[in-house]
Parts: sequence; structure tokens; C-alpha cells
Amino acid sequence: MNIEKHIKNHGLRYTENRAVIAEALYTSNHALSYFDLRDITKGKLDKVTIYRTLKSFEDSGIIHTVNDHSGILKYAFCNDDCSHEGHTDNHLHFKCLACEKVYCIDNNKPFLPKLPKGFSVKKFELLLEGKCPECSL
Amino acid sequence: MNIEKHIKNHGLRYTENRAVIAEALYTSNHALSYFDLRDITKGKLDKVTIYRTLKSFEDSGIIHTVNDHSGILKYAFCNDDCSHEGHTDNHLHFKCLACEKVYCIDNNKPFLPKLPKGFSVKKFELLLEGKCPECSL
DNA sequence: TTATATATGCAACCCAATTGCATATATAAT
DNA sequence: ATTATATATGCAATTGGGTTGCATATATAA
Repeated sequence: MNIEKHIKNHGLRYTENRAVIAEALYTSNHALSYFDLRDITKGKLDKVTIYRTLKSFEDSGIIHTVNDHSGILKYAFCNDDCSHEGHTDNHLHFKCLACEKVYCIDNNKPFLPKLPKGFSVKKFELLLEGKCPECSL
Repeated sequence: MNIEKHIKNHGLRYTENRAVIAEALYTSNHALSYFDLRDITKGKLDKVTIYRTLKSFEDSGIIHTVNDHSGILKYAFCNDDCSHEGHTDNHLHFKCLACEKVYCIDNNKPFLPKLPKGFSVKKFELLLEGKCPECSL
């Protein structure tokens, strides 16, 4: 993964800050919050810069937001299917009730529950909660 | 549905305010926010009273919260399976992208996607988005 | 090399939701 | 019924994640 190219390929200017944030999100195995990123960058970046960087990344399809109902938004690196034109809809997130980490999990086989007549589905978001492998040991 | 009994059966004191809020949630076909309830009660109830009533209802299993990622929590009446001991896990919510109403829909046949080894699921929340019957006409 | 668009930092702000505290009211005890 | 006690309510102030305005800095285009 060439972070600089990846950022530029999504139509964004490359900066050191963006590289650090993108790198952190890319290498993490779970979704990161603003606070995670603030700590990772050791408070060197302004809050607004981090939030705006995340917004730019989201708009351009580099990352997507994860709402785990904690009140704190989290962000995760997108696979290659995402772009500024839209994100893939197979969002499946797993939140560990012990460590509270949120993992992105490939939803290999999309399912769709039967809905009453008249409802048509454009996208969905599935949040599973339980115990992650680390916390199950 | 006897609202007074229902409230008392869940271990809460019966008050006029609670009756009005419970009634509104019971009769609505979609989840209501604090703002919806403020309007329904014509601003006669204090904001804190509404929020605390909702909290009490949720804690006692009368209602459950619905997070539709709008930044405003919504609340919906529970079926009889819920109590202070816990809510049923079959949460399935449908948010209309047109009118933005959120509907609770019975998840008759629970599904569970295959997860990588080590993940165990305690509960899940599924949010579907699309068009509701009214907005599809 | 200069011009221009975008990125960054600081301060102030937004707003859904919560907390502290005094008062009112529902239920329990007598 | 009457009093005692726990809970409900209202008001004011606060919290906290996230955003906006604006001046300055920096990346890219000309």
C-alpha cells in the first residue's frame, strides 16, 4: 500500500498529516475514533485538522464511518470498491463488548431479511456485538 | 393496551406525563425523538422530564432506543418480551431515506452471517435504509 | 516563480443530552 | 386519613463530541 498514491488517487492533496492519519487507519485492525487518532499523533495535530481530514477521507472514499452507538464516531479504511461516488453497502461491523473495539468484517454473503410490502432497501448497516477473539481467550 | 397497568407492571410510578409519553410511543407506527415528543406534548413538559422519562422507560423495558445515525436518538415501544432484565435482540429498523421516519420491523427469521473464528455474538442491530411504503407511492 | 486553491490552527460556537438542586407529587408506613 | 419517604418534575447550568469562521501556511497549477 502506497499511502501517498492512494491519497492522490482519491483526488486529495498529499500532506504529512494526511499520511499519518491514513497510515494509522490502514494499519489498524479495528476502527479508530478521533480520540484514538489524537493519541496516535500525540496531540501534535489540531482537533479540527483531524476531523476535517477524516471528513475529506470519507468524502473521497478512503475511509468510512462506523457508528457503534457509543456516541463517538469511529472510522475505518475502505476496501478498493469505495470512491467519491459512494461506499460499498456491505457494512458489517463487530463491536466487542469487552474491549469495545469495533472490527470491520467482510460480509461475504449478503443477506436481506424479508420486509413488509412497500419497503425497498437501498443500503444497510449491521452492527454485531459480542466478544472478539482476543477477549475470548 | 392499558397504559397505566403497563407502566406499573414495569415497576414504575404512574404519572400523567408518563402516560402521555407512553401513549404517544405506543400509538406511533414509527420511532419518536425527543423533539417529536416535545411537539406532541406541545412544549408543556420540561426537556429534562421527557429525557428522564424515556430513560426510565428504557431501563424498565417499556421502550428501546433506535440509533439511525442521524445524531438524534429515537425511541420505540417494546413488544412484551422486553423487561428491566433486557431487551429482545431482534432489533431490525428501517429508515426511510425520503421521510426519514424509522420503523420497527419484526425480524421473523433471525439470520446470522458467518463470522471469523473467535467472534461470538451476543446481540445485533440492523439498520436498513430505503423507501417506506408511503414514500414509494 | 508567481498565482491560486486547498490545508491547518486557533478560538468560538453548536446542539443533543445530562447533571445539580430545590420543589412537587406518588406511594408506603403509621 | 395522616404523615413519612422515595421518586418525579422543572429550572438553570453544564457536558462533550463535533463544527464553523477566519487568518495564515502550504501544496499544486499557471
